[in-house]
Amino acid sequence: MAKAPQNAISPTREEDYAEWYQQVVRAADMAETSPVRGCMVIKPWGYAFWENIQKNMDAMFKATGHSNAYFPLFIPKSYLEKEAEHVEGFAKECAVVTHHRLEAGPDGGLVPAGELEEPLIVRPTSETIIGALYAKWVQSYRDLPILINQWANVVRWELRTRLFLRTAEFLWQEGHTAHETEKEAWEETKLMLEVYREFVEDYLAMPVLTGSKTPNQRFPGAVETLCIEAMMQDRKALQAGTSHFLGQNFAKASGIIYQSREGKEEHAWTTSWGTSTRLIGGAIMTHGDDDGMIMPPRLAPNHVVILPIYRKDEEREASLAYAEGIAADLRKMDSPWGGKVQVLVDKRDMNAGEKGWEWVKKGMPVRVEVGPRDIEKNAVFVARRDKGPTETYGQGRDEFIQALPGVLKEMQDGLYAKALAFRQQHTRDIDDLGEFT
RNA sequence: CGGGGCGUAGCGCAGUCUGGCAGCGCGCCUGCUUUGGGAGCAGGAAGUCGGCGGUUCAAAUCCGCCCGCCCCGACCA
Repeated sequence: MAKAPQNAISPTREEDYAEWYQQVVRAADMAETSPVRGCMVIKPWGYAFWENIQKNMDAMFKATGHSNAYFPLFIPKSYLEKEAEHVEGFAKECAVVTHHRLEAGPDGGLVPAGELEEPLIVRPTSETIIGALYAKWVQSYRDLPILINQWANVVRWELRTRLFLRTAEFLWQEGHTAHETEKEAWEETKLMLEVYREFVEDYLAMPVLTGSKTPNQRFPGAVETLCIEAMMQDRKALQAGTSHFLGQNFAKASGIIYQSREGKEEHAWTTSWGTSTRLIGGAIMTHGDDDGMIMPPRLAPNHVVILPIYRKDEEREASLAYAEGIAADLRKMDSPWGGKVQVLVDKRDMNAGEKGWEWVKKGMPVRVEVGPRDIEKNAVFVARRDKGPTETYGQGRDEFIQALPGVLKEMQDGLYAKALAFRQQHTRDIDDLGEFT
């Protein structure tokens, strides 16, 4: 039997944090770089995680009165020019479309042709185009508020990219609301920050600090930017979500004007708020260890993987049947957060040790091995991803099934508590900026 | 965009200084044996050595230009 290395991931967090991060993304098979510079390919395991983020966050948006819509990928250049600070903030990182077809060139290649009268910008964010539409939609105070979110991709031509944390194209949601009064818009800004805080803490198990950005770090064009910040294991902060109070800046730039109850023309008050696939990077850097990813159970693509163990063909059938039986019973169990327990039976015919490590690296919350010895005892062999690799234990089959929802809950809470303890350990108060180093 | 590093098989690399048959490990394919902590044996496939040009009998190796990637910094969801 070959000797196993100490950790699945090399280097360790201690040795080289940036490289560790890249290795985890790769070992967990969540994403990889693409032929297009700065853009990533999100692979099924990473995308399934994102889908769960979307599904659950979207439910919170709906619960707070928002609806989804979709606006165009392209923004006319002139729209971006309407808000001075906004232009300055984004102009340097925009992809620009100047032509609308390709023609055969002299040396066999294709050359752009059909120059556009007005260049189109690939949206870096959608305030300006959505503002233009809201201007049409809003006539009266009765048309307000507008509470819309969109799930989309945006492009910011970043000079230095890292998978999930900062890519040239990324997936996100952007909420855009318009209100009758300043007070309402402010309440919306704070409400959505609270939604983000709740989601990131309760679902992703990442403790965050809320606050407002300095004028320098404020969203270009915003009056105020609120944010949630989480501490990563390199003790650096990661901005995990922002909620902007835009005042009347964009309403003025886009002409979002309504007739008030008093019959006067007024500019609307707007907000925007966003979170992105960066949340995935944050979860990796918050929970991951030197064996790879640790998925927060509440958003994990699956809660449990069952690995049938066998030597001979007869054993194979028995193990598979036993595994499927457990899976069927597990799927009847309620997950602690609504819905049922999500179970995967990994039937692939490969070395059991290697198969097990694959799931360790992917961060599957619970791993269960079932083989002839377990069948005999009507038992299972359990490994929790939040425990050390040797802290595995045997358990009666039915006992395991009944206990599982509680175990998932315990893991979720444990991940949060651990991250919070880490943050507290590495936090100290300072009284003036001079102490900040 | 500033500083540093690197481009050789899918991945990780040696070979470059000192020019002379394209190599190693992992992975992949086939077969058998295996499978409860990362498999073993045997056989096999796979490379315009980042690109273009130059020097030379001969270039992965020397020279010039270009392209790309990674890390640190600044900037950002």
